[in-house]
Order: sequence, then structure tokens, then C-alpha cells
Amino acid sequence: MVYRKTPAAAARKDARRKLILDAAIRLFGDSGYHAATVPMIVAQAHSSIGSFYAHFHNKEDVFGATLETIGAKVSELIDQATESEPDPLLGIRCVVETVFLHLARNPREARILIVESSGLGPRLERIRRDLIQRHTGQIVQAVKSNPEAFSVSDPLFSARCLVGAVFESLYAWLEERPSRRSSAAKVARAVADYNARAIGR
Amino acid sequence: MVYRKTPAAAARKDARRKLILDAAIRLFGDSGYHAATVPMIVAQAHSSIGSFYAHFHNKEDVFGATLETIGAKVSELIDQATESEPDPLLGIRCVVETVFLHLARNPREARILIVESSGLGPRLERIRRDLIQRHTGQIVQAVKSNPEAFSVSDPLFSARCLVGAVFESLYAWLEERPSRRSSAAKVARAVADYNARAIGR
Amino acid sequence: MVYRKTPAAAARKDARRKLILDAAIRLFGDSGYHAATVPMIVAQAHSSIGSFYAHFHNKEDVFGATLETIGAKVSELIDQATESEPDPLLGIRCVVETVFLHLARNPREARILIVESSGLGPRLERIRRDLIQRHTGQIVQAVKSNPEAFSVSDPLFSARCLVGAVFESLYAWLEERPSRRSSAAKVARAVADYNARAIGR
Amino acid sequence: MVYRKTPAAAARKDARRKLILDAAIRLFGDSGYHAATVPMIVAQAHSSIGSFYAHFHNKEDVFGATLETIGAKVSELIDQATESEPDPLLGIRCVVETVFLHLARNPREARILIVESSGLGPRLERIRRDLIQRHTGQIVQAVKSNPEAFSVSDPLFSARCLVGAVFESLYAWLEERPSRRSSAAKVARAVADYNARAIGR
DNA sequence: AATGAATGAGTCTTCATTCAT
DNA sequence: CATGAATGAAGACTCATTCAT
Repeated sequence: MVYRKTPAAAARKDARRKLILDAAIRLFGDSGYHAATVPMIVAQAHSSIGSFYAHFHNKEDVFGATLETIGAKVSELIDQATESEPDPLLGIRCVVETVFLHLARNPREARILIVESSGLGPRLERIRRDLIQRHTGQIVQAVKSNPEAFSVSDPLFSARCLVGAVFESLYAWLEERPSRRSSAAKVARAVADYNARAIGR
Repeated sequence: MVYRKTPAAAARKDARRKLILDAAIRLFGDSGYHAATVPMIVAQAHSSIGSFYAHFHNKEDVFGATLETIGAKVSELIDQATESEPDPLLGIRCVVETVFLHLARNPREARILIVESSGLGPRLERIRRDLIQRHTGQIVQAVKSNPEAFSVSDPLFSARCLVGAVFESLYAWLEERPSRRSSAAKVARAVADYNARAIGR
Repeated sequence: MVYRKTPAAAARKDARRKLILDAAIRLFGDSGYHAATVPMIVAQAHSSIGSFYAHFHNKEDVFGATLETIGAKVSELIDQATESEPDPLLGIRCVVETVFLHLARNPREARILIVESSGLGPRLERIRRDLIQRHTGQIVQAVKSNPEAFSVSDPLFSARCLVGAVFESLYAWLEERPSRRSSAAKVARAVADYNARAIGR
Repeated sequence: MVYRKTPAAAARKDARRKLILDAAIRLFGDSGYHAATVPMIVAQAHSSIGSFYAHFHNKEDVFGATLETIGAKVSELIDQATESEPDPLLGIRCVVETVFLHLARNPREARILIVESSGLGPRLERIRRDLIQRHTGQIVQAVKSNPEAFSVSDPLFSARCLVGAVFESLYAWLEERPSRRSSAAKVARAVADYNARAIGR
């Protein structure tokens, strides 16, 4: 009946885990999967190699966790955006702009999701695919639940085009030197325009 | 004292280079940049490590060469497609379908271009970016030379959306098991539809 | 969260470092810089490649460390010899004999210092030069602090001659087959004679 | 009776060999044995790898040849110096100064002889030893043929000291930056002084 | 005789992961 | 539970040398 040191310990453990995860996002986002080494990550997290392997099975595992964290946040934003906007087409526009702006403001997470998560072997490829599938699935749902608002023959193919449009635009924006590029808001609107025209009635 | 290089020897040298480059495309496409080792590539090419380093400065260098080869082919297809089709909007549709089908038929090249070329360090990132820039530039040209046929506020942003839509659709298609996925032609048409609606008047 | 490094662990780490350094001296002395490979050194040290690179930045680095170890010992001997002998000229003789005998008794260290440390690139060349400079500097000091005991126009040039005389005599002695060569003591005395005549009043 | 193309061909062959040898001296002197590659040498000689291996058995072989060329020149200078100077002690002084100045004026040859020729394996070590032995032998002869002019107990040990003094002084002089070092003539004289005092009556 | 493309053995070095303290 | 020293598999790359043309 008395939790002997369990809750406090568990909390501390989670805190440590989060510390490492945040450090991993920072390093993977800045240097990429291969250039970020485990010693670098634990140094950044003020932790130790031993702790690392107590919390994560291996390096792939942390990368998977960062991916899922980042993807979950995007999923959440998509949900919020569709729910907050009663008009279906405006809802999609809102999704596009919200996600774009979120990732533009968190470039490390954006790089991990868009740039660094490809070509890392079957296991991580699978995580990435499931993530994107989740996102496209949410778009598909939004479209299907208001079919009269859209003009789309195959919602899945369309959703993929939309996701691709957002990602590639973001990729290009991230690569451009901050001093020379358009404002994120402007690009976000342009991308929303593009996709709204493509799927709007 | 100075002997002229025999043309025959030069031709043989070029042939050997191509052999290695082809093997590199095969292996990079199947296994990715990191999993494909130089010994594996030269074995596949029936060549030797020494030859490899006589033709390419290092591993990054071959990957860059494969990227450029693949990107050049895509560029060429874009040009052909726009030239062959007098109607501007149909021209863009043709570009989308042609490129999609080409890459769907050459999945290794597609993987290299779309999946494996990201997150490989500054030098290769730059090559990739220039390549994609070339492709988006060609789309931009096509749009700008017939402004009356399109309804586009910023051609560059639109071109990036289009390229992203094609790449992401292709990526998803490549990841699906061949037995379960739609025909490439069908997806290509859907992607063309999407983008045509987005930029058409 | 932050645990103190245990002193025991630090001691063990230092011991391991010394193990590797000793093995390096053995192998560099027997086979030379290029013939001694890192795997050979760690095998000799009953250690591992990973440990090697945890303690030394690279192969050059261990060689530098061996050089400095050997040079420091020689420096120490020079100091001891000058201090133990009140008569200045006898002091120099003592330096020559002591150093000669020390290196003759430690032929591996002698080879590293005299034979193997040349022509290994700028970084190691510099270490070697600083070392020899230290030694010649000590001789110069000994001469300068008792100018009336010596007849020397330029102490630095003389010190270099002295060092060269010792090294070349040692080199020749090391190369001779043990069964055919004079005793180290005899050669040491001859070298001391030579240099004492050169600088004595 | 008619030398069918033999003498001309032999002359051309020798010329080519000399071309390669000169290039080798340049490169070995500038970069050292290991950093100078066979392709670099033949490029410098405007020749080809094939030619290289027609004239020399392997890389060690050219280095040996450069060493012998350089050593022979020094031997010759020693002979000339002793012969030109009737006074025995002045003869030795002349040897020291002549050799020093010759090597100071040909720093690449000096580096090869003094710096780069050590620690290159048994075969080259042997060539170097024989060379130095030749030089010390010449000194020994000079001393022995006028025993009354010198005060030397063991001529061989003395000769080695002398050679070592010259080499180390040269080594230090070569390493010093040209703008900061004393004139070669001054150092040569100091070295001659040193050794003259050591062996003079 | 000259050429230089081809070869591949041999080295250094990195870094994910284990485990004794 | 945390720590970080130790491990060694694995891979990129160099360069002397051979030999077909």
C-alpha cells in the first residue's frame, strides 16, 4: 500500500529519459543520425553512456523515439487545426499552415522528420512510414468526413501529394540562408494555396 | 619520350568507370549509402578497390556521381516532356507522369534520388539541392513561358510543391509491397491530376 | 546525478596508459615507427584498439609520448650528472658518459631517440627538435655558469657538436653486432675524452 | 664490330635514369621517403611508372641510389679537401668546412643523408651505415697517415664524433628558419674549431 | 622500350555496445 | 542505479608493384 520510493524514482527516471531525448533531438537535428554519436548525446544531456543504455535499447531506439515524439506533436497539431476550423477546406489550409509554421520554428525537429529520417535502414524506415501514414490518414479522414467540400478522386493519393508538398517546401526553406529566404508565414500561405486549389471544389 | 595516350586505353578506362558507377547505383539503391561498402561496389563491378580510387576521389564522390547521373536523366525527361506537348498544362501533366513512371520503373535510382540522398553531410546535401533546384527551375520556366495557361502566384513555391508531391507519392509507392500497390500508371495519373488542379487556370 | 570519478578507476586508467606506452617503446624501438602497427602495440600491451584510441589521439601521438618520455629521462640524467660533479669539466664528461651508458643499456629507447625519430613529418620533427634543444640548452647552461672552466667561443654550436658526437657514436655502437663491439664503457669514455678536449681549457 | 644502336640507346637510358634519380632526390629531400610516392617521382621526372621499374628494382632501390650518389659526392669532397691541404690538422678543418658548406648549399641532399635515411628498414640502414663508414674511414686514414699531427687515442671513435658533430650541427641549421639562422660559413667554422681542438695536438 | 590502368594487401581509425565498479 | 573504461568489428583509403598494350 505504501509505494516504497517507486513514484519518486519513476519520476526521476522519466526526467532523465527526457533529458537524453532532448539532447538527442538537438544533436540529430544539428548533425544528423550518423554524425551524432552516443557519447556526444550523453555529454549534451549531462548524463552517461550507462544511463543511455538503461533508458534506450540502442542508438536506433533513441532516434525512433525522437521521430515518434516529433511525429506525435505534428499529429496533435493536425487534429487541433481540423477541429478548430469549422469550414472543411479552411481546415485543411489551417493544417498546412500550422504544421509548416511549427516545423519552421523548430528546425531541428523538421530536419529530423524530413531530412535525416530517410535511408537509415528497415527499422527506422518503418517508423517513419507509419508516422507519415498517420499524418496522411488524418488528412484522409478530414477529407472523407466532408466529401461535399472537396473535389478529390482518391483521398489517399491526394493526402500524400499534400504531405509531400509541405515537406519539400519546408526542406527548401530550411536549406535557404535565413537572411535570404522569404518569411515562413509567406511560404506557408503559398503552400496552403497550392493544396487548397488542388483539393477544393 | 612523351607517348600519346592511346584512344583505346582511354575508352577502356571510361568503360571501367561506367561499370563502377552502375554497380554503385545498384548497391546504393538497394542498401543505401552507409550499408553499401566500397569493397561491395567493386566486387559487384568486377573491379578492384584500386580502380575505384583511380576513378573517384572517395565514396562520397561516387555517390555524388550517381546522384548527378540520375538527376540529369530526370532533367532530360522534363525537357522532353515539355517540348513534346504543345498545350502548357498538358505539358506539366506529361512531365509529372513521365518522371513518375521513369522513377517507378527504376526503383533503385528513385530510392537514391528521393530516399538515400538526404542527411549525408554538407557536400552531398549541396549536390542534391542543386539537382532539385534544377528540376524546380525547369518547371518554373515552363510555367513562366505560358503565364496565361496557369493560375499561379509564385511559380517557385508552386514548383516545389509539385516536386514534393511527386517525390512523396513515389516514396510511398516504392515502400508498398508490389503485390498490394496500385499500378504506377494509376498513381502517376492521380498525382498529375492533383498538381494540374493546383496550377491550372 | 553527477557521480565523482572514483580514484581507483583513474589509477587503473593511468596504469593502462603506461602499459600501452611501454609496449609502444618496445615495438617502436625494435621495428621502427612504420613497421610497428597499432594492433601490434595493443597486443603487446594486452590491451585493445579501442583503449589505445581512448588514451592517445593517434599513432603519431603515442610516438610523441614515447619520445617525450625518453627525452625527459635523458634531461634528468643530464641534470643529475652536472649537479653531482663539482668540477665543471668533469661534469660535462660525466654527462656524456652517463647519457651514453644509459642509452646503451636501453637500446630501444636509444633507437627511438636517435634513429627512428627523424623524417616522420612536421609534428614529430618538432617534438624531436624541442627535445634536443632542451638537451643542448642544458649543456649550454652548464658551460655558461662556469665560463672560466671552458674554452668555448659559441656555447650553442659547441653543445650541438657534443650532442651529435654522442648520438653518432651511439648509433654506430648500436649497429655493431654485440659480439664484435667494444664495451659501452670504453666508447663512452672515448666520447667523453673527445668532447672534453674540444671544450676544456 | 658495328654497335647496332647500342651506344646511343645506352646513353638515352642513362639519361632517363638520371632524370628519375634527380627527381627522386628533389622529392625525398622535400617530403621524405614515405611521403614521396613513386607516381610523384615519375611525374616530377616527366617519365612513367613503367620506366621507373625498368630502371630501378623498387622504391627502396632508388632511395638507395640517391643515398649512394649523395654519399659519393661527400666522399669525393673529403678526398679533395685532405689532398688540397698539406697541413694535416688544417686538412681536417677543411674537410669539415667543405662538407658542411656543400650540404648547407644542397639542403635536399643534406636532409636525405642526415634526416631521412634513418629508420627505413635493414636494407637502407645498411647502405647508410656503409656510407658513413666510408666517410669515417677517410677521416681515420687522414689521421693515421700523420699520427704526429694529432692527439687521438682511438681514431675510429674520434672520427665518429667528428661526423656526428657535423651532422647534428647541420641538422639544427637546416631546421632553423633561414631568416633567423647564422650564416652557414660561420657555423661551419665553429664546427671545424670544435673538432680541431678535439683532435689537434 | 615506354606507358599507365589495374590490383589488393595492409593500416589507421571510429563508435556502438558491454560490464565491472 | 549510475558510471565510463574497455572492447573489437568493420570500413575507408593509400600506394608499391605488375603487365597488357
